[in-house]
This record gives sequence, C-alpha cells and structure tokens, in this order.
Amino acid sequence: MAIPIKVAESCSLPPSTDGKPDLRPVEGRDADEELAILAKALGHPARVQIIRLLVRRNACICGDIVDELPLAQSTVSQHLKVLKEAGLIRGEIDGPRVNYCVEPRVLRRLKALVGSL
Amino acid sequence: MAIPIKVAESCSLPPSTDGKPDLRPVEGRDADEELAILAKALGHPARVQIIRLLVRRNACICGDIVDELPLAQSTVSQHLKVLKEAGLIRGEIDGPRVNYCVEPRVLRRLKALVGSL
DNA sequence: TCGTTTTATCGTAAATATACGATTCAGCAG
DNA sequence: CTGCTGAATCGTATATTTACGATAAAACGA
Repeated sequence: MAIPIKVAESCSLPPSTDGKPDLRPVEGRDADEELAILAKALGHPARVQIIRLLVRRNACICGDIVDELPLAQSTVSQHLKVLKEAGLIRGEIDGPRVNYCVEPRVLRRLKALVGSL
Repeated sequence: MAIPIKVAESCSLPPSTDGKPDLRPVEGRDADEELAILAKALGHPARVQIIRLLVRRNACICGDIVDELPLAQSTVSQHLKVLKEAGLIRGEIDGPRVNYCVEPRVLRRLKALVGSL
C-alpha cells in the first residue's frame, strides 16, 4: 500500500487570511531539503530578530534594520542576503533605499513544514 | 504602555495530548536565541530526516538510523549529537544499544516559536 | 575472560559561516 | 556632471560545520 503523503494544511493556524493554500507535500526528500534550508536561514539570532522586525512592521528600510541590531551595516546586509536567498524575505528598491518585507507564502510554508514534524 | 509579550499556545495544533502547556514567552531575546538554536539544529537535511524517522517510529535504535541514511556511522552519530545538544532528542541506553526518541516538549516548543513568527 | 556488537569520540581535511572595515555601486539632488 | 546617501559587495581573518576512517568504550554472550 502506498504511504499517504501528507499535504500542508494539517494545521492552518493563523487563519491564513491571504494567499491560496500551498498544496506541496510537507514530507519527502524535497520537503526535508526545503525545511533544512529554511531552518538554516533562521538558525542565527540576528536573522530571527530581523524576521520578527519585518513581521511586526509590515516592511522596513534596510537602514532601520541596521539601527535595531548591534551589528555593522555590512553584516546586516549579509544576513539579509541569507534570508533573501532562502526566500523568506524580499527587497524592493525604493529610490536609494531598499524596502524589505517578509514573503508570507514562504513563512507559511515554513510553519507548515515545522508543523508536520 | 507595556508591549504585551506573547506566550505560547497561540496555536495549539496537534491537540497536544501529553504534557502541560509551556508558559515561556515566544518573543524576546531569549526566545529568539532559543529559536535560532533549534532552527540551526534542524538546518541540515540529514537531521530533518532523523527527526522525521523518530517521530514516525516512536523511538529508534541508533543503528537503524544509520541504515536509513546514506552516511557513515560516525557522521550520523555527530548529527545525533547536534540534535541532542539542541534538546530535540534524547538517547536512552538499552544494553549495548542506544534508543533515541524525540523530546515532545522541545518539539512543541519549536512549533510554538515558529508559529509566533 | 575473550570476542562481538553497537555507539561514541578522535583526528583531520575541506567547506561554510560569521564578523568587520573598505570599497563599490546605484539613485537621487543640486 | 558632481557629490551625497544608502545598500551591496569585496577582502579577509577566525570559527564552526561537515564528512570520513580509525580508534576507543560499553554491554553483553559464549
């Protein structure tokens, strides 16, 4: 008998107001790899803080993030890059500034993956 | 006005059959640090696989885990150590073997922390 | 006691991550 | 065009992670 692969939505916590449901499986090799990538990106206190900041305020200028953290500008930029490469955040160019915001879909995906454990 | 610090239970997903609720806050510097540690421990595909294995089967002999993964015994042992140091799993000595199992409390804690994002 | 089995630890090489200052790049304002 | 501001990237030093084989340690069974 085929093992039934779980799909997301096993826990639709915050009633998830926006976006459509993510139908990709939350188990299997691909899901494991994805979860590992997302978890790794979150695996540093500074990056957790950044995500928290971006969730609280809807979006945030890079400079404001630098002000909130006790780290050099270049270091914050590196952390932002890690989060961006994992897909957790997005940066929109706004004049000379860059406005960062979380990717709700990916954050939801992370929650679904962790929830499946 | 004081900012209300969130406490866990914002999402009590799998009806959480065992154990008492974890009343520690899911925000703040300590929570960030804790989430970073747990996420980092999960930040490798092999370790995600191990956790999945231990959740599926209730517990698992170290050797069985080695059999399931395409890695050397010493490497698996190292990954187990990382997970153990993060508190996600526990190893009980059973004769010459070691029986590993997840720490449900810590796994629940991780879910609460991720859910708070 | 002597092997056998099972797991942990050691030693090590290669890769990645982390932090910083210095520099570069991009987008305005004048 | 020139200079200013904000952000990214470079260069670099140090630390951590990851993988492996080899070795040690622990718990039995004969």
